Formats: sequence, C-alpha cells, structure tokens
Amino acid sequence: MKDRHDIYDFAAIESKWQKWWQDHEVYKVDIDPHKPKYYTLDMFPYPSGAGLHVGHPLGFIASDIIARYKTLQGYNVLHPMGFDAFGLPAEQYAIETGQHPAITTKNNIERYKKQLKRMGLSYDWSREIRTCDSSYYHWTQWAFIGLFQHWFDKKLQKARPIEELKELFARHGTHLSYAATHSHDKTPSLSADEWQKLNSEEQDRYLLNYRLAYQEEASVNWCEALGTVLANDEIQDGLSVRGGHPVTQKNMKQWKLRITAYAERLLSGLDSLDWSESMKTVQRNWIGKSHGMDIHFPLSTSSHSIQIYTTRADTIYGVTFLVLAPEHPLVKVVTTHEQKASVEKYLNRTAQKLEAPHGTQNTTGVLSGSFAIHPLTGHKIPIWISDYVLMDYGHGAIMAVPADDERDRKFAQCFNLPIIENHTVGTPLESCSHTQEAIEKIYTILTNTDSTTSKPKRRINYKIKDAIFARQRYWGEPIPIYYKNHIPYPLPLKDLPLLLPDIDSYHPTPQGDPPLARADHWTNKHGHPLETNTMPGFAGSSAYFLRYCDPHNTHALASKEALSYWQNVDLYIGGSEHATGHLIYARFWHMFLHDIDLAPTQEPFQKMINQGMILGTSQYAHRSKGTNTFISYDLTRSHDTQRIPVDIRLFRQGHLDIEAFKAWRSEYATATFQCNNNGHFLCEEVVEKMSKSLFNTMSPDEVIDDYGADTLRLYEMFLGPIEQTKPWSVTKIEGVHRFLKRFWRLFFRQGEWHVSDEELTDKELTLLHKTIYEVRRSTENYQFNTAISAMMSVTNILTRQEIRKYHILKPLTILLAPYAPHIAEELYARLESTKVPSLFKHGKLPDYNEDFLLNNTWNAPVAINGKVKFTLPLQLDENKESIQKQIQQHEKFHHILKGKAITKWIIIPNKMINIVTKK
RNA sequence: GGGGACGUGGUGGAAUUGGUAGACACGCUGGAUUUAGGAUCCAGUGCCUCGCGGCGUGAGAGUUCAAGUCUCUCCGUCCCCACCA
Repeated sequence: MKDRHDIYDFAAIESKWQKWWQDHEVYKVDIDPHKPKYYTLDMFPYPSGAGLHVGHPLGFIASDIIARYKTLQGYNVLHPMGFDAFGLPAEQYAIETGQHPAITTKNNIERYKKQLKRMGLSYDWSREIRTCDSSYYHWTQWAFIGLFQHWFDKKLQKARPIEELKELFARHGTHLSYAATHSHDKTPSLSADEWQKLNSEEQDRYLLNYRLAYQEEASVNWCEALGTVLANDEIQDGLSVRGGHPVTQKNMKQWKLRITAYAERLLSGLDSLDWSESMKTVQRNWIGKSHGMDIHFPLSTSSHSIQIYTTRADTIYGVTFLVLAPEHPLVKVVTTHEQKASVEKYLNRTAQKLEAPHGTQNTTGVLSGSFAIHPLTGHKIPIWISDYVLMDYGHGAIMAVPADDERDRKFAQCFNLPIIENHTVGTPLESCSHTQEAIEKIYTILTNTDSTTSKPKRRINYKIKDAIFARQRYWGEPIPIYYKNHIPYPLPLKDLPLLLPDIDSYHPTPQGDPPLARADHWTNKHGHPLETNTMPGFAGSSAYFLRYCDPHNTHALASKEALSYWQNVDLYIGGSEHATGHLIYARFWHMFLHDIDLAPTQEPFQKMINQGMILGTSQYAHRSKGTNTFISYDLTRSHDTQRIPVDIRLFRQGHLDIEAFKAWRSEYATATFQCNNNGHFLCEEVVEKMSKSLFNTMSPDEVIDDYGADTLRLYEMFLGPIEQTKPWSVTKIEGVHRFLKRFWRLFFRQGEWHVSDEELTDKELTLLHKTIYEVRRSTENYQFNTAISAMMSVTNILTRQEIRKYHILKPLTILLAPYAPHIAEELYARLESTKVPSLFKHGKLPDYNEDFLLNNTWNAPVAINGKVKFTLPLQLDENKESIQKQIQQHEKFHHILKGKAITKWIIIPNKMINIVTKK
C-alpha cells in the first residue's frame, strides 16, 4: 500500500514543475504581433531584511492568476518583477554595521527571489529590474535631465523644450502667462530687449524658474536624526515614518519637480481610469482643485495691498480681520514699531516649532499693528499674523470671516475680535439665494469699484505642491548635475550613467554636506563640482513599468517598438497606501515621457486593484496573577489575570497544544492549566497587525513546507475579497488543502489512474458549462474566492457521483491552472500522456456554450411553494396581445407547463417574463 | 471638520447585479470506516416550532409583481485626508 498513486505529493510535484518551467523558460515572453498583449504588474517590493510574511504575496498571487488566465486565453502576457532597491533601511543598516548597502540589498533580493519562486509565480525573470543597478538608474538620470531641459506650456498643457522658451523670450520678453513657474514668483519680467542683453549665465539663472526640474530655496521638512529632508508623505504626526524621529521646518535650497504644472492633467486623467472611487477620491483631494477669487485689501498707511485668495467671496461683508502666514513677505511691512518686539518673538517661536500632531495645536497669533481697508465698506480692519494660515497655499494671507469659518471663529474668540453674524443683511447680496450667484455679484461689484486698488481675479487653485526631489543621503541615484559659478548644468547624456561612488563613511561631512561630498574627485571632466544630493525614493519607481518592456536596452529607456507593442499597464496591483506618493509621481513622470514622445499613452495604469492588508490573529493565554496557573479564557471572569501572547504555531486544530507550550519557554515548564467543562483550554483571540513580538506572523515558506504552494495560493485567495482587510488564521488552511487532495483523487480509483473516455451526459454537460461560466466570470471580475468556491463545489459533486471522465476533468484542470498551477500541470501532463510540454504553452481556456446554459439552467423552471415559475426570453417592445401570442407559441411553454393553468404572468419591462402557475 | 467604504448564521464569506437568501469553506453535532495518517466518507447545522407552518440580511419608512441589492432617515463599524481659506 506504500506507493498508492492517489496520494497528493505536493512537494514532489511543485519542485518538479518549478524546475521544468525554469529550464524551459516557459514564462519568457517576447513581442508577438500575432497575439494581443496583456500587461499585468505588481508594485515591485522594497527588499527588506525581514523577508516576506504571509501578507505580502496576496497581490502577487492575484496578478499571477490573471497572468496565467490571460495566457490560457491566448494573450501574450507581460508579467515582470523587480526590486525597488534604493532606500533608507539599507543605508541605516550600513551606518550601524559598515556593510555596504549594495551587499545588504543584494542579499535581501536573493532571499525575496527565492521566496517568490517557491510560490510558483510566473514572472519572466529575464526582465528583472533593480533600481540600484546603473544600467537602470542611467534612465532615471536621463529622465531627470529631460525634466531639466523642458518647461510647461499651460496653453498647450504640454512640456516643451527649454530652447523654445529661450526663443519666445527673445521675441516677446519673459512675461509669458502660459509658461508655468513657481506660485510665488518674485522674478521681475524682462522685455525682449532686456532678455537679449543678458549674458548666457544670467539667462541660465533666469530659466531655472521655468524648468520642470528646478532649484528653489524652500522651507522643508528636516529630520535631524536621519540627516535628510522628507516628503509630506514620509512624515506622520510630526515624526518620520521611518524611525519615528522628530521633524522640523528648515530653509534649504532644494531640487524640485514642477508637478503642479500637471495638476489639471493629473486630475482630469482620473476620469478615464478604471480605479476604485475611493482611490480616485484620495488623488482628487490631494490635487485639491478649488475655484475662487483673488481680492486685494489696501493697507491704510502705505501703498501696499494684501492679496488674499478665497473660495467664498460672498462672505466678504463678514470680514473682521486679515491674517498673514508668519513667512508672508509683507509681515515686515505691516509690523508697526510698537508691535515689533512681540511679532519677532512670535516668528521665532513658530520657526522652531516641531510639526505638532494635527488638530491638537493651540490657537496662537500676534497683532501686526497695521490696518487694511475693506474694499467695499471702507472700514479699517486689523491685520494679524498666525501660523494657522499656511504660506504655501493661496497667497499665504486670508480674509477672516469668523461668522462662517470655524477656524476664523476660534481665532476671533481667542483674541476677542468682533464676529459679524448675518453680514449680508443690508448689502447687495441680501437678495441672492445661491452662493454662486452671490460670488458672481461680488465679482461684478469689485470689478466696477473705481478704487485705485487692483481688480479681483478669478483663480483656480490647487493644493498639490511641487515635489522636493533631493535627499541628503548616500543610497540613491546621484543627480546628474554639475555646477559652474553656482549655476546647475546637466551632464552630457553620453556621460550617463553617473555612477554612485564608493565612500568610506555614510555620515554627512563635518561641514554638514551630504555623504556624496566625501567621494574622491566628485567633479565632472572639467573639474566642476557635481551635485551631492541624491534622488528620493520615488525616482526609481516612476518609470520602471516602461523599462520592463525592454529591460536590456542600452540606447534608451525602452525602444519605440517595444513600447508601441506593450503600451501601458492593463492591470496594476498594489497597496492603497501609495495613492498620494508613488501613484501620483509615476503618473506625472509618465505624462512627461508622453509629452516627449516616449510613453505611448497618457496614463500608465489603466486598471488598479488595491489588495487589502492581511492581519494576524494573535493568541493570548491568561495567567492568574502572581501564580503559574493558566486559566481557560472562558473562565477568566472570576480571576485577575495577565495576558501572555502565545506563538500561533503552538496551536493544533484551534486548541493550544499544552505540552508544546510548556516546552516553548522554560518558565512555563511547570505551569498548571485550568481547563473548561469540555476539557479544552481556550485562549483569547485578537485580530491585529502582524508583528514578531506578538508571535502572530507566519512566512509563506512555513505554509509551503506544510501544505505546498498551491494550497498557499488558494488559501490566500479564498480568505475573502481581494481588496478587503482580513485576518490570517492558521486553522482554516485545511479546507483548501482538502479540496486539492480531493481534486487529485478524482483521477484515481483504488490507487490507480482511472480516467474514462466516455461522452458526457446532458446533466454533466450542464454542470461543466455552469462551472466554466462561473469560474470565468468570477476570475474576470477579480472575485477569486468565488471562483475557487465554484471549483470546490463541482469537485464535491464529481467525487460523490464518482464521475471520472476525460471530457470533464480536462477542462476543469485547465480552469484550476491559474490558481493552482503545479497540480494542474501534473494532472494535465498525465491526462495528455505527457504529449504536450506545458499547459501554459499549449493549454486553452475552455469556453462555455451560452445557448446550452440558457436552455438548461437560466430558464429552467423551478418549483416554489407548489407553484411553477419560469422565465422566457421575449420581444417585449410589442403590445400585450403580441406578447401573449409569443408566450403561447413558445416551444418551452408547452413543454414546461404540461397543461397547467397560468394564474399570473408578469412582464418585467425590457427584460423577461415571469410566469406563475398553481400546481 | 471633510471624504470614502461597509453592516447577511457561531465564523470567513456567496447570491446570475432587482428574481429560490445563506453557495463554498471553517467550526460544531451525530454516524460509518480505518487506524500513522497532516486521514477518509455519510448525515445534520439561520432562528422559533414535536410538526404543519411562521420569522428572518443593523433599525424604520418608501419605490416595485418582486428588495440583502434601489431611495430617504436613524444607529453602528472601519479606513483615508486634514489649520487648504
């Protein structure tokens, strides 16, 4: 009995096929003009030192199922994988241990690859990308230079070469309203003559204000402990996301990307995308488009005026004070002599303030001493300075309407400022019933005042800010820029890639310069100093999906030919936490590459799926305080107990293995256990984030060792809907594993291979077509759990009825193949007597016969409570008589009713007809 | 404060998208068979009732021949963003 063939030996099957696939390059793809393409992509992982846990592969498995499914459908499927390899953890590790980040990173990648391969994922590894390879970051640097060499034409909504801007300046002067520049542009406009008189250095300095990659003195989030600036999405509650170090504001010269120029395209592009509404909403909020008005408030004692931005111009009669941000350029002008001391004190305090958690700040502010004139009422209104107004939104100045705005009200109450309720009473706005109407009226009134101040301006404003594109770190892409007289110039393209140099220490220099300043001869060929900043984390992930199309090209990011074949990503799977980081930057980067005729489409990711997080189920044993006696959780009410996290591996069939627990820690060796009435010892179960300290993590390798990769894949998909957050639980893997064993045994009788060639009965055909329909529909809707259920169901039926027919087992095996590829390959090879090399090369997804289904299942009559109910497909756009006639003439009508009388028939418009009879 | 998602058995979750609610799985109960296998097989399992039958998708209303699904109100849960004028 030892060598029964019906034992499902997953370990042997899986290692056999994984080797076979690798040896025969089954998943290698090339351009094939005779086949339609499909591009499915995972967000490539950052290879951390901890390896993968069971929550990571969820998305990988989902995209692998789609990749294999599409392959079987006849598509040429691009399904690549790579590694986002630059980043802080490897560098922090290097600082602590002295080991070069390249080595740490390489080791981590090897481990990740091994884990991924064991899961039977069908990646074309010949296309692997690592962002830290110079052959890859060559093209990241190339794109950066491209951004540097272009400006944005707001009229055409498109990037154009900087040379064209030079020509325009020479012809028309620099006052071009359609050339995108900073929101607080302080550069004076030049006439054409003045421009032409500038020497080339002066022109270059001037052009920096228009390049898509530019430098600017800016207030940045500085993290002293990490020695670098951080992006907003790298900070949470005033602390760095990595490491939890404090973050302060600091002024520094920074590289930035003019992503704000693309705000409108980033916003409108969302409409065409097949993303979840919540994902689109997050991006819309991040871009933060608003329609409003710029209004000037003249100062009472000087010729200056304060420009404010408001979306609610209709509340202008309720304005009782103005507020400037502490960094506002007019703060110096409006501060009176008497207030100077307190204003300076306030400014000092706010400048040093840590980023406090939002919503917890106290209301603070200081009076400037000056007054502005209300443009409509002529009243003198005080000007305040407060940090609740942000310099980088609007103009850094607001008109405060404490009657309508909660923040203004809070401020007014704090400083005892007047609040005008019902401020429209007695004004021209009294008759307006809609906000929009009132705003229009205000616009007209302000436009027609004959005051000397500037007229109001309609304005569309965006919250999105230009992205800071520099980190003062070592382990990132060097920025391919050199300086001549402190003006930045790009390296010639032929000198790329600019290699990351080796250095002896990863700390900043004693002068506070970034680590790259430690490199020997960090200059270009002519001795000009090179940029010492490196690129931020999102640089390498902004075009990797294009590189996969042609990963070994040494002349371009990717060839025209490859890109015009593979186009954009059809399906992108990854976490929703990248909504405001990577997914915005990558879309921006891709739009720029589209503008310069490289990327074939506007948008990079057509369909997006965000896999939900997998949580851990922690187990806590309760110990009576001060004793070594453990109490079953259902009995703890009468005891004062202490919770102790227990390794989930110590559980068998949902119960704590007490002997294993005693052996786990020496202190528990002598512990005693109080069980409940059923003789069980229960632990408290808590669903929470996976964490090593709670002993609730599990690696995919452990599951594969015990149950095999196919079971892991099925189980991860069977847990629930892919986008949902859900707990991992060890006890339920058995179910899907049992299904695979059952499926395997379907092909055997008494330990021997037994598949017959008999034709299928109508009943069996119905079952088959129904299953094909359900599995295909579910898979195409990414409802993988439902698809698996359908396959389980049919397997149960076949097992019970002992149906072992080739004509049903073969299509079912192919249906299972995307989900459990190893077992499917093995059974398929046996079914076809190993005539064919691989299911994934030659298999074809079975089709269902729609007519067959319609006749046999959809319209099948069903008995409900003694009545017969069925539906008929009819032409329902006719009159009543005609429908009645159709029913009477319908072939099925006579067959099903067999003389029973119709008591009721109901027409559902445009759909079908329900007929109900008495029995 | 703003936005989004959701609420179905003891549990995870299905429901041809408006048409037999609870598929499939876990768990549990009983039984069969076998013991070295991560067993297998059969029956049962929403609630009330001995049964007939009745009631059931967070609560209440509405639309409809028909509502878990659509509309409104309320209750509750989760997530994201947030001094954005």
